[in-house]
Amino acid sequence: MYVKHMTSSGTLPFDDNVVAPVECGRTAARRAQILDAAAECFRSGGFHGASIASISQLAGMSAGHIYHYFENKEAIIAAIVQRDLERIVTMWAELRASHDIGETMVAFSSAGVLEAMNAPVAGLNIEIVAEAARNPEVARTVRAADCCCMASLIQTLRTVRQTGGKHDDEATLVDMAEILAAMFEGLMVRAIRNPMLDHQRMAIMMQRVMRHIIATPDWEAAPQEAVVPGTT
Amino acid sequence: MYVKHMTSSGTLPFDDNVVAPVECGRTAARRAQILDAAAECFRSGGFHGASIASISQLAGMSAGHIYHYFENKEAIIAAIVQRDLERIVTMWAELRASHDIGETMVAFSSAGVLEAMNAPVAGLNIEIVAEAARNPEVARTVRAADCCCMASLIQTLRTVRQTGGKHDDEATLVDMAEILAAMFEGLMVRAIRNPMLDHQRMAIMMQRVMRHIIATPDWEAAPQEAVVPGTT
DNA sequence: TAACATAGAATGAACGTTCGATCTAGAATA
DNA sequence: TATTCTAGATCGAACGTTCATTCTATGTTA
Repeated sequence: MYVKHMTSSGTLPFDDNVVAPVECGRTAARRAQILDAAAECFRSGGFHGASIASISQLAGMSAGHIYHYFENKEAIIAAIVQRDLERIVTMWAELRASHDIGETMVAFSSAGVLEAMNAPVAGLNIEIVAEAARNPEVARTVRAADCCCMASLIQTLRTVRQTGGKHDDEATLVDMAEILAAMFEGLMVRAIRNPMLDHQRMAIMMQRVMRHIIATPDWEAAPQEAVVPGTT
Repeated sequence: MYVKHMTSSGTLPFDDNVVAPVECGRTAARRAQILDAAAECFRSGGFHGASIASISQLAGMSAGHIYHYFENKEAIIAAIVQRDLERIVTMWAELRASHDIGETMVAFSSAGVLEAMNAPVAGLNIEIVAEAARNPEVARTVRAADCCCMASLIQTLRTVRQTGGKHDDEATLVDMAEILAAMFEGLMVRAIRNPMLDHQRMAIMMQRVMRHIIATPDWEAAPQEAVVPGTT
């Protein structure tokens, strides 16, 4: 018998047949223990390269016991993805709660870049994106989280720009957000492709781009007559 | 017996025990056939999710026969990576041979973005980066190619900037190149995370960023007093 | 005929998963 | 308090499957 998928809020919602609340805490801890081990294994071997045996070994329990907590390997992958994305969505919520959002965002972007360029973090994130490119269920989870984060970013940009007396239409704000997101996610890829890359310098670069986007008077005024080659 | 790793220039270099030149053509064609099938399988299942059986089926030959052309699965992965990266390096060489490098680069960037954001292309590229994050040999190949491309990009930027009468130190040129690379690679990730994203708009954005980098009078004059939070 | 191309069965290892047995700690009972 | 009961936690062996790889036999071509 396995534990049904539960909310990741940490504490289970009340249930009729709960016997001892302490059991819930233990179950959650065990699940977290498995997820920690799995994240490490996935990092070093990829989702399909990591075996249940290796995960169970790192988690300090038998292979069979894993199936008390997760239906199958797919469910572990899904849970890892979910947990990771929820962390980011939570961080966005915190950021939006701050006052002086503009400066907070600039400061956060630096810390975020340094965090994201850390090799293991970048590795797992890229692994998740790669899995999303082929696993529809993971894709759905990833896209839902992305939607959430991008909405936050767009809202933040709108606030900051309006505070600065600039007026942009919706599509422009989306463009700004996508550019920032691309730079941020691109830096993870760069960290893997070029390990010599100076992370601090890139963090400063990210801040500069962010300030530039916030400060540019009329974003759409830039040359529009770009050469777009036809697609085949 | 398997065919030793060979240069992917298409034609084999002369060798003492070459019997019939026509064999080389057939062998090369067979290898390409396997690589095409493998690329497709890797795209849909990942490097470790794709089986030799599925690759052989798509290539229209028996599983065992694959081992006439490749030592093992790892070698197929390596060859895929190599072929893909060589394509990019070749493209860079072509670009640098053009006159009016600046405008060519701006135009290329657009075409490049549209190509890179194409779902299967982005998927395979991300897969390669993910593999590089954990497979040291793939990492070496990826980094060598990256080095090559970045050197080209830096050289191109130097030429363009000097032509425009701007003078930058080496570190600044590296920064510019890394930002462009991050944006470019980030857009691949964005295409996966957000399939609703308008590729054409992003291509235009890419051009705008590129023009901005080319045209900015003094890149280092921008605010340097950025807030860099301490890392733990 | 000699050398190579190809298929397909065979092999052993590794995998995800299942399952019955054992352990443990707390509840119930005497 | 001492004993029994019980349900969940945990293990480790076993299963069937799939995998990468090897081997053998049979075409095919020059």
